[in-house]
Amino acid sequence: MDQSGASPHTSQTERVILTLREMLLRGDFAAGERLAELTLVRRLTASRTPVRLALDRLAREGVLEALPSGGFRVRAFAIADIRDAIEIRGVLEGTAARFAAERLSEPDELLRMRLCCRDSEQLLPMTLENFVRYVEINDAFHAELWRLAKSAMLTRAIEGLITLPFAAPGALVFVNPETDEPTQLAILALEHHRGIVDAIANREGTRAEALAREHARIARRNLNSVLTDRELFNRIPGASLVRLPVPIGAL
Amino acid sequence: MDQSGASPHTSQTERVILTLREMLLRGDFAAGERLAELTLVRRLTASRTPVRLALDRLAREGVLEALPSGGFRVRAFAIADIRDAIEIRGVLEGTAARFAAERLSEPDELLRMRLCCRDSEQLLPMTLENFVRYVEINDAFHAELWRLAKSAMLTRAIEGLITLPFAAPGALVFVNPETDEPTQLAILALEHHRGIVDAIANREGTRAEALAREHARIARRNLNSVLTDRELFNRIPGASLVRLPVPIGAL
DNA sequence: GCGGGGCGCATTGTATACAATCCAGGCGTC
DNA sequence: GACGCCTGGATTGTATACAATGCGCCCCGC
Repeated sequence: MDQSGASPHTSQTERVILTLREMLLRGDFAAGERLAELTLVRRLTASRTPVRLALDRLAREGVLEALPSGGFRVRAFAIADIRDAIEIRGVLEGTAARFAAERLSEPDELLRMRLCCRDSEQLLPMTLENFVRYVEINDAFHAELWRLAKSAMLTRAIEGLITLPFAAPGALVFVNPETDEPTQLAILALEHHRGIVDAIANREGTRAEALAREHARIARRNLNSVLTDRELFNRIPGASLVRLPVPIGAL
Repeated sequence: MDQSGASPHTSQTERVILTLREMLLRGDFAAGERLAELTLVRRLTASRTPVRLALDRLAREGVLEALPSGGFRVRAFAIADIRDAIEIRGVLEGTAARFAAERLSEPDELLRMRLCCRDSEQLLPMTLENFVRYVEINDAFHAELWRLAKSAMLTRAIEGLITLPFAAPGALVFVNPETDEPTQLAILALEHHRGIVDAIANREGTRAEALAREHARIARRNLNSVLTDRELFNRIPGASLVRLPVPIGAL
């Protein structure tokens, strides 16, 4: 019936999950705050059943944690958690790159990745309005890498990790747009992307893995950069879930 | 009240999850079979609410999959999925070993791992009655490795993977006990364990990572071994969820 | 005989009532 | 004055009733 494509299944549960996740990432609740079901029932205009399911689901995603005596609270992350999540993504994407190299059956499979490289090259030097498009292309490149690994298990592991908002490939592209940092980073990222494609094409698994790992370090560096400016920091998805040991800028 | 320790929280949901998981791994349902809520309600003597929660949870664990039109069915795995899961565990445990090496603060932290090595050495040559104890020690070693990585994110990723029954460290120790295979494997595993501890102690991150990866290959080899004998194969946790392309033994 | 449409059943999604549990505050006693 | 018990409220866990939706079967028409 509703095949319009906009909302494939407008179930209450789905709606509550999406809304609640958004609220959490936007910072509507404080880190560590306990969430009472009835409160959410009122705010989300749904019954307890879908709210309950949504809470359970978000707990598995990692943004909530279940309390031993029942109920849930907003999870609090440390900066170190973000760093680790990024590094682990690097490890998993490294494995994806290696798998892709080992399992490549014909060169044409790399077509889409090459297209991503060419398209992102066209966006240089990086401007503010190019940024949205750049993030799209970047996401597409990574998705394609995961696909070429040809491993449902690996895809699952990666997806399980990037449910954490700040762990996704495009989560930390927000660098200071008033400097030439964006252009520099895009040049580096493009070089990595090209190297990964080249390594896969030549079936150089180890090189592909090393490059993909190093590639994730860009996000890590961006994190450091972003930590110097509260304005920038707050643009990270899920920034409100991060407990800062010291105020930003005091580093 | 119920602080006896046997069952910390005898909630219906918990009970249903445990029972249903066990039923699935034991093979009470065929791979690909659709599970109707009401059937489970009758078989598990619980209401639909906890059954529903349990289904949702097992779907996230990976042994069930949600159908687009609602409901769930038993997931079917291929041998390649098991291989991949083991390899990914190797990658993640490799990262754990590297983290442990990089983050070691004092030598004493390795005490428990060393004890595991010594204890498993005592069990050589491997006999049938030693096997249970060996699996325990092996599990303890791996749990300790995860702990020493000091990364909640990494622990989460590993735990998310080994919810798949056949991906756990101790899942494929079942080799033919009538040969000297068990002893040989235990000797190899012990050597790996010692090497990992040594590498961590010396803060040799790369070596620790490589060894932990190679260590997981033992499980992979066991898988090949187990694939020659249906009797053995069926002892793998979740064996009934695996779709075999050809009958076992015909390789 | 075959295809399409409609009706009925089975199954899932949602809401709500009820039960159990936990927590906090206050009162009584030692 | 402090400790402990008890009671009341709030909150979560469970059961079940009701609504909606999809699915298959059967009948009718061509």
